[in-house]
Amino acid sequence: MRYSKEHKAETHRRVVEAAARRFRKEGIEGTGVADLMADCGLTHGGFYAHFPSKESLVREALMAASGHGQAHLRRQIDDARAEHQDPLERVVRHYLTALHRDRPDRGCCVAALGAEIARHPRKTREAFTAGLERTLDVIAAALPDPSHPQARETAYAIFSIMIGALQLSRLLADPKLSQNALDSGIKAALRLASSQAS
Amino acid sequence: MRYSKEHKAETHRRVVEAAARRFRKEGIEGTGVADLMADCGLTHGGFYAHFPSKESLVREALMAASGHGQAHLRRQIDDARAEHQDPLERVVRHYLTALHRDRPDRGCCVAALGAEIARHPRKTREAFTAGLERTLDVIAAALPDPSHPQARETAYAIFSIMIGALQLSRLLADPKLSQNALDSGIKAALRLASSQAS
DNA sequence: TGTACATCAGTGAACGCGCGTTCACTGATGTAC
DNA sequence: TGTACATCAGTGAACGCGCGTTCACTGATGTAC
Repeated sequence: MRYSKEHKAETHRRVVEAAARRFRKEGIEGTGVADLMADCGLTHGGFYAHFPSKESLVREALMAASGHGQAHLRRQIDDARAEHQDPLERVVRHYLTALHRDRPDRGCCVAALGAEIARHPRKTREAFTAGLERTLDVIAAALPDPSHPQARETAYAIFSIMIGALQLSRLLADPKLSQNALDSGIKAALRLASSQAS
Repeated sequence: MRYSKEHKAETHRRVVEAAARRFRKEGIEGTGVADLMADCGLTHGGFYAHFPSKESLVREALMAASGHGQAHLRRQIDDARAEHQDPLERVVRHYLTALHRDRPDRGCCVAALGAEIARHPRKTREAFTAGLERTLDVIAAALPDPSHPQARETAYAIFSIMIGALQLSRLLADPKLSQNALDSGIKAALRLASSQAS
């Protein structure tokens, strides 16, 4: 073979990571196969040695981004616990920041691509649903009482607030209003978490 | 002139309404100028007698959809008040329904297009920001105590939940999980509204 | 150990297609006489 | 009142462009002898 054994797998991985970033920044439809290959220093023709179609890459990229997001959340939760701080507060405060608002390419793929994914084929949505469930698991685990019978319900609501507030903050052209969206999201999410505990 | 005085204005209006529907259903990027004109029984060439560019139509369509959304909310609030029911509960329960989830073309343009609009030129986002502010006004007016110092903040949080929960429900391929997203959104939004009142 | 060959990740031209936009044209109707 | 003309919303061919996908080819390297 022309390249070492791991070479192809490594290139594949790089294309998936480039896609995960570009898709979140410019949308799935707004990202061309040629752009992605160029990001990896390759030409567009080689794409089909790695993926049967763009849609197949979409699935892989979404699952990768979703997995990274969950790992990121888990790390924050572990860190907060090690420092004897509220893990949910850590998660929510990190999610609803100006940095996250301004760097969608590094951030949550649900907030960046939710509406667009909803228009994709069922197979793609089903793959993504699995990732969403795991994200909800992680958020539920960060609640004050994760074994509370309504923990999952609260996790849904908190994740909804996080997604909605981040999107509002990205939409509002006025910096002050944009910050209001972030701040009120943090406050409300924490209020929901503590009102479940009591 | 070939057509009566109001004819052009009427065609213009029809194209804007068709755009508002198609954009929400298939995305802005996913909708072609030719599709929109065909929806109105016209050919694509005439488009530029009405709009200087597609982006200009995007602005008009978003403002129209935003305006309709606010009028719709106000109607629900008035109806609920006339029936001595909680106006906020009426609004939230109507927003987070399976019908709204399954018909994005008739529904909230923030939930359907938020992430995509965030990638559009500043001018478009500024026009849309004005609409968002009016929507927040309407939601704040539906709160148990609209003159509460934190009424606006609560309105942000409730609107965030509405947007986030609707998008989650559209993403989740499993009908049961999708319904959970709607239900937990309703419950949390109402809890936020009542906890502000107390 | 040295040579001939097979492999296959990556190249780049080409495919049909749809996009936003332009433009010369049409033809029904309002207006001027 | 009847006729000639000007207007302009709408038509449809054409523009350059980028898209996803295909394909004949390249050439460095692993493998067989």
